[in-house]
Amino acid sequence: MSKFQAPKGVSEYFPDRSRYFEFVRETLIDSARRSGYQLIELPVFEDTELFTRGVGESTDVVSKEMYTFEDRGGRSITLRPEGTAGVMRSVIEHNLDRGQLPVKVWYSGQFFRAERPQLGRYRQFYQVGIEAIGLQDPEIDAEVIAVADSAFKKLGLKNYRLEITSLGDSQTREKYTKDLRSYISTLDLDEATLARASINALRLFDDKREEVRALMAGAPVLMDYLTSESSAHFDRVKECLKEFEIDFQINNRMVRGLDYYTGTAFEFVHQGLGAQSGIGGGGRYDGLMSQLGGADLSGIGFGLGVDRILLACEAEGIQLPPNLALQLFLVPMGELAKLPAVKLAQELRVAGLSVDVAYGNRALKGAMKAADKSGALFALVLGENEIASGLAELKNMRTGDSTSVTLRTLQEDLLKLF
RNA sequence: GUGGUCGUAGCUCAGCUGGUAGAGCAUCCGGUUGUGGUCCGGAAUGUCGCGGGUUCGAGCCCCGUCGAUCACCCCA
Repeated sequence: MSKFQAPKGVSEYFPDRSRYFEFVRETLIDSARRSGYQLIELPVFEDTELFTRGVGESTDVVSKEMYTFEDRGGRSITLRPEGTAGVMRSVIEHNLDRGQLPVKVWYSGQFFRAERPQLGRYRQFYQVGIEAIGLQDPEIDAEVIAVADSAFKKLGLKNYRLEITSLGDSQTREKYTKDLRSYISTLDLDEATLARASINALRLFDDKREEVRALMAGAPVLMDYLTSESSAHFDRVKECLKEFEIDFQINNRMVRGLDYYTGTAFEFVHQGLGAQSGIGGGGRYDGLMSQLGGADLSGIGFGLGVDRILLACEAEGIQLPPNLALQLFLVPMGELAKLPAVKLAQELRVAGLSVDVAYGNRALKGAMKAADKSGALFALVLGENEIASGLAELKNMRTGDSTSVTLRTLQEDLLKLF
């Protein structure tokens, strides 16, 4: 065993599981592309203040989970704990919002939070996210939710549910929070719980203890405080989701970890992931952009946890589509065939085919086994006989049939097949 | 960050009240002068996470440490 180990709490993906990871990530991204979102590629570290101002000082993410360090120029730098603040920064910095609205972008990559690791909760985790900026229409809220939902359906996930709510505008929230706090102050709660409530009163709704849940049953409900505009917006979102045939559940006690959410908020929860059940979440943010020094534009987006979605797929026993990456596996027989084989492989690759070669001096049986393992669709043995005659057997690895081909026309023949 | 459980071959795990390691799968070779997936035979593989302690003797007991995992917390 090596003396080096991966740092605590990171997930790594290597063959063969990396193929599964890739499949999940690409499916998510594909769904975003299909709805007109374009890639925005951003740094994994930012000025610390971007997160303290954007995400909110009172959140756990900012107050105790950030990887913050000083760079050589004495700047305070933080590894991104979430994606939206960075996107806003870039949009403002490069005036992307000066053109046609909305700005629709997707991103993917690693995020960092210094938490105690658990299955599905990592210090470095992978997210795919989208943001649609500069549009108030409730239809775009539904679109964002639908991008995530259709990706999950494409993956074949079944045991998940979508929860939605509306958090209202900032004034509504203020008034509601005040009432909620005064309600909580009438309850008989221990000190730790009260401390939790003082940071974010909504969190008590999430408490795992039955007693606390029972006490909170009588608490005021945010939904009752919504202005008529907020209600109408939310109704329209729900209407759209129904039209899209996306099932959802209203959760008027949803707790979001980031301060900037207003209006529509949603969460995808998977059954069977233990305590870390959230596979994605997002919502609308009205004040974020102006707070970061940009125009007063609203936006909506989500972040999906690729690590957790992968776990969810595995939990549901979802099979990976067969590996179609390799089209041909070449098996040279004997020393004399080696150079012609690698030359042929290289020519075919340049022509656009995907080809691997059985290297090493393995017995034919071993080489064929390697061909099988590679997942290649075809195998071709190239020995002295083939080189002399210019004829070879092209074996279909799926069916086991082989057809006679001339080496001279192999390239065309293969290109015709794919 | 707090508490519990766990850490043995590449993987999944067995290993009795302490007597110096085993299975299945995977790998490699062969049964079939040059054709994989099944079957059969054979081979190779371990600082028993790491460091210390107790003991004649530690995979097993004790302490520390690293990691995973579960719950809390939090969330993707």
